[in-house]
Amino acid sequence: MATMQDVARHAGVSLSTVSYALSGARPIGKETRARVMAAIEELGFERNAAARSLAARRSHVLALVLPTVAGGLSGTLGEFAQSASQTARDAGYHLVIWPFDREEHGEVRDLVRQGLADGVLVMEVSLHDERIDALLASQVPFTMIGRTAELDGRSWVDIDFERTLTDAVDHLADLGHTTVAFVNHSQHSLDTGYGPTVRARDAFLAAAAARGIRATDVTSDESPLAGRLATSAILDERPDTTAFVTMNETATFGVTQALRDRRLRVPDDVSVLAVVTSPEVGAMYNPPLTTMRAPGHELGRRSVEELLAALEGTTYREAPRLVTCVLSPGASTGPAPRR
Amino acid sequence: MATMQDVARHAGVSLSTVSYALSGARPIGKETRARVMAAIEELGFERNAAARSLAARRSHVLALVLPTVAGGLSGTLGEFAQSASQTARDAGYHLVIWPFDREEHGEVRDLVRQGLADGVLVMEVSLHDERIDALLASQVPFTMIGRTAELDGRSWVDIDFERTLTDAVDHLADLGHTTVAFVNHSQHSLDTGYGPTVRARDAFLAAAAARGIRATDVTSDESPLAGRLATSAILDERPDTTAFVTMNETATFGVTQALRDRRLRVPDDVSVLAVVTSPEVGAMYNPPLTTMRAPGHELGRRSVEELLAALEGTTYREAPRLVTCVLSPGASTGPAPRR
DNA sequence: CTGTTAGCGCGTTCAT
DNA sequence: ATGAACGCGCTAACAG
Repeated sequence: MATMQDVARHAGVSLSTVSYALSGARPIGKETRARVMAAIEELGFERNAAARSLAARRSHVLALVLPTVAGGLSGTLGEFAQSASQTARDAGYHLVIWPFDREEHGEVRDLVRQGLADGVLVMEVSLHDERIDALLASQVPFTMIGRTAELDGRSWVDIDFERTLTDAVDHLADLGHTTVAFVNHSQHSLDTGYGPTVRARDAFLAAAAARGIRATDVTSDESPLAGRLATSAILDERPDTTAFVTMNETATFGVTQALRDRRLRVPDDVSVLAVVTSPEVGAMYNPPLTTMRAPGHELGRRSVEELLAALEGTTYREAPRLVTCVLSPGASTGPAPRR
Repeated sequence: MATMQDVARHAGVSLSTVSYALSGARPIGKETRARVMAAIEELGFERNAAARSLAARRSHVLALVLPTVAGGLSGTLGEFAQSASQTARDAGYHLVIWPFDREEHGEVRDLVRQGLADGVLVMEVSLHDERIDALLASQVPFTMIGRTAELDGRSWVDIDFERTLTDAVDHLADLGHTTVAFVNHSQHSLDTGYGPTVRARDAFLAAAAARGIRATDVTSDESPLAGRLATSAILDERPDTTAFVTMNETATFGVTQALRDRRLRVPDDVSVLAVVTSPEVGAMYNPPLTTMRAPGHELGRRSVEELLAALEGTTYREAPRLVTCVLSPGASTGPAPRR
């Protein structure tokens, strides 16, 4: 591979001129710049990333870390990654996805301490997250997708669960439903203080109270079977339930199975509204689910903006940290049945 | 951050001793090594990745590139990534996922030319893949997950579609089915020569012929609606069809919908066997699908082994490049119905 | 077994 | 507007 020195010789200029022509950090004559660019083209020159990082003390890499890509990527991760990647690129950075188990706090922190990345985007943040503690202790720049309980001095963006669940309840209340159930993430996630689980439950209950609706909330493991059992239990206890809000992509498959088991038609007998998911996932059902779409793109863009602001100290344009899920009409919600 | 020079001073040894103690590239006295390690611990030293890459001319990074993480839900990617990541780590490398659109051939190649990565794992390879051409032209080390038509001098691992589809057909034939349909990936993927689509179709038809089975094969876009229409068309044309093999995770949701529309019970009236997917996805159906599990873990491990062999020139232990999907019993296949 | 030293390729400060 | 030169922190070749 050609080096910058090669380019300089080839163009008949000094090494630093090439460097400046590339970075734009100081003005270069039109004529000179053209010669430099021609030489670069001709030699197929590419700046060496290691040398760049070493001299500039920054890697221009942003690491998106998330616990085992396995679980549910659901397409939302894809949207997020694409948008984050694009935003990073526009700013001269690379966005890479770095698989880590939740326990590997040290490794995540060391990514930056070793100079492999300049900053970290952390997904699946819980209210008390050891990874965040490790990052803070080492003064590693980061942005959370989600929120710890403590927010002071921390950069974050998140889904507006309060607003989303309120909108969900309103949607159903407006359709005349008066007894509504909520199928949430797992009990474990609630116990360990996973933000979305906690916030969504609280918001659901508050919104139901505000609209004078009878509310049941249950947790469910991330499996169709668990969702089915949970739904069955709800129907046993509250046979007058006419609508379900679900925030558990995998369990929702079990919810509709349970309804079908009982010969309950969707949406004639029971409405189903799946929140924090996507219409694409909703389309896997028959009838297609009405959903409230997770704002993957928006979160991707905003989180990178936040991180870059922290990194470059500057260029900070105030923007909302909370992003709402919007209703995407399907065919699984309808008026409450006459009783 | 402390540098290696700091560590050396602190331990009262030379810089190179620290370097060698860390790399193990030459023997170090037990006593000396202990002092070095203590100093490292004490100073919280971490080797600077950029300096390491620059001096050693290798980044110790392997890039897994795949077109927009969006597409597949499957969890197979997750399994793959986890296994690949672990294998890489054991060899002193980092495995990172680098999102790229399929059109960005140059960018993928430049990853290595800029020294951001030492080699590339390419997913979703088609029979004639421009990304591979670009990598070859620049002599960038790579391993394909999947196969181009031409294989000479290329490193690859892949699912054994021939074997998988043969096993699928045998499973159904053994259950007495004599008219079987195959729901494949999209027509577009077939037209553009996507390996899995082409190989699976050919293998399905060959296996059916071998067992004297009437076979129908159709393509379907990756959506439940498309799967539903495709299934409906098959049933119109071949009402005697008693079993479906599907290799299209999203469309399979539509397949079962179409069967339900026609009051066909699974597996009593019609069997469904979903191949190259996972039991977890199969569990989203009622009854749970019998599947042939995509060997994500195995592919992840093997692909990194292949790439490392190419990279380090040595340590090559011969191992199979083709990995088979194994049957995971569910409740969606059963004996062919009496007619 | 340990020490000394020459780069790796580029960003950046200082001159001019 | 351009050039010269120093150093980022480390690996590896050479010397002992």
